[in-house]
This record gives sequence, C-alpha cells and structure tokens, in this order.
Amino acid sequence: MDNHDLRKAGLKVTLPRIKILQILETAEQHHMSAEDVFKKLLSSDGDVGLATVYRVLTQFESAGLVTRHNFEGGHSVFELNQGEHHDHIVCSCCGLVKEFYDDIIEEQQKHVAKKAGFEMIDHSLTIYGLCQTCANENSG
Amino acid sequence: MDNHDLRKAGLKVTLPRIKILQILETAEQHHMSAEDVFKKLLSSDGDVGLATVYRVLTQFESAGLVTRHNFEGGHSVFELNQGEHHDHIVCSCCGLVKEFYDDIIEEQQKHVAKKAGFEMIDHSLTIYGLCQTCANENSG
DNA sequence: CTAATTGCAAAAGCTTTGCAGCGCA
DNA sequence: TGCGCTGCAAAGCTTTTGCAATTAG
Repeated sequence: MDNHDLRKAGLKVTLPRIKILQILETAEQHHMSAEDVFKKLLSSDGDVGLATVYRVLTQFESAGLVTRHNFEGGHSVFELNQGEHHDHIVCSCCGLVKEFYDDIIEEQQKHVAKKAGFEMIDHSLTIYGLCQTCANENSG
Repeated sequence: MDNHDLRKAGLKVTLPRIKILQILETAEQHHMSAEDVFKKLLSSDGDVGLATVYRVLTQFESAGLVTRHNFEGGHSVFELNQGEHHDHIVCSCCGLVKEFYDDIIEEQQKHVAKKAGFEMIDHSLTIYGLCQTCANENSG
C-alpha cells in the first residue's frame, strides 16, 4: 500500500507523491529519469510540475524508497527500491537496462574495499554493452 | 612524448592541448574535472578558455587519451589513460579516489554479460566508502 | 488552523555551440 | 596559404530554489 510507505517515510500523502509512486511501480521499464516521470504524469492528468517531480524523487531517495543512478548521459535515473540489491547492465545502443546480482562480485568488492582501507558504504557497478537485438542489427 | 600522442590522434599540436596534457600527467590527483584543469591553467599562465578545456578533453576522450567518469555529484571527471584498466573506490566524505584492479571481478563481469546476452563493451565499477582518515574523524 | 506541499518561473550549475580572429602544418 | 583551433559570450540542459497559493492532518 503506497500511502503507508509514504507515511512511514514521514511524508504527507499528497496526490503528486501517490501518482509518482504508482508510475514508478507500474512502469514497464523501471529506470526512469525525472523527465520520463514528468511525461507520464502529463499524459495521465497534467497537473504536476517538473519541479515537484524532482523534489519528490529527491525526497523518496532520502527516504530510501528509490535509488538514484548516474549512468552515462548527464541525467539521473531513478528506480524504485524493491527486492534486493542488484547491479545494472545497460545497452549502449538502445538504452535497455537489465539487472543482475552476482554473489562472487559482491563478496569480492567487500574484499577490495577492506584491502584499500575503506569502509564500504555503497557501490555502483554498471556494465555497458550491446543487447542481443542491437548486436544483431549491427552485424546484419 | 606528448606531441607524438597528439599527432597520433590526428590533433594539431597546440599550446592549450600540450598544457592540458601536461596537467593531466603531472597532477597529483589524476582524476580532474574540467574546472580543476581550468584552474590549474589559470594559475600557470591564464590564456586558455574553459570552453577550450571542455573541447580538448572531449577530443582526448574520443582519441582514447583520457577516460571520462560520471561519479556521483553531477560533473564529469577525466583521467589520463595510462597503464591498464582499473576501477575506482571513492571516499564519500573527502572525495579521495583510489584505483584498484581485481581479476576475479573482471572475469566475473564477462561471465555476467554473456549470461545476460550482452556483448560487453565497457564497464564502470565504483565503490563508495569512507577512507581511513574520514572513518577515524567520524568515529573519534 | 498550521505547517508542509505545490506550481510557476526564475536561477543555478555544468557543458556545448556560434563566430570572428589566430596559429599550426 | 588554408583549415583547424581558440577565446569569448551566448545558449542549452538538467536540476534547484523563491514565493504565493493550496492542501493534508
């Protein structure tokens, strides 16, 4: 239940926040830029400002509801926090994002951080490549 | 020899390019933003525009002389391509950047990409954490 | 009722681009 | 000599902020 998540985060349950949460939940591609979310809002109703989208997404990030990623390309993308941690593999051609989780890599990172004398807080691993579709198009 | 690298990249050997290359080579912290490079230029002579710094760095990137990273924080940082590939561990507190290379992680990434049906082009692994200095300050 | 929230518009970064003049090859 | 390169200033993009009106609790 959305409203519960919002309240738990200390945020008032307002229409923009509910809508944005729903968009993030139901989006087929759940890595969205602020602009993406804004466009979806426009087509659904058209009463939420872009500034609000940014504010809400930032609040959601602080509340731990979403994660912000800085993939290549200058703008941030946001993703709903559901399920376990994972990393990303992004198609450089079409922008497709797939998620993956690899135990060996996770373990090895802790190891590396310790060896470097760091207390690991977080990490961001993104593999860039060509998805099958794009690879076929380019070769054929 | 700098000039040789430039010519090899099909770039004319001009003063701004030589200077920027030297700055990247001799910088103690060799992950620099365009602004960082620009400031160094100002203190050395003061005749290179910020726009030129961006242009030259972008050209260097295309030529494979430098790599552009999108760490957290909105702006790009550039790093001279010398020696082997490596990943980064960044201090969230003071911004210190350390490099590391881990064979197991490298291998495992190839594996993951293949399993996801991607042709791997590149990858970017950044661990965020607290360096020893910052960890001590925060605990003490 | 009160403080949080919103929309709009304006501003603030970082980065790119247009253009006239300068410099390398 | 010619084209590439440069500096400056202006524009472009994403993101943030100020403010008056609105709304949740």
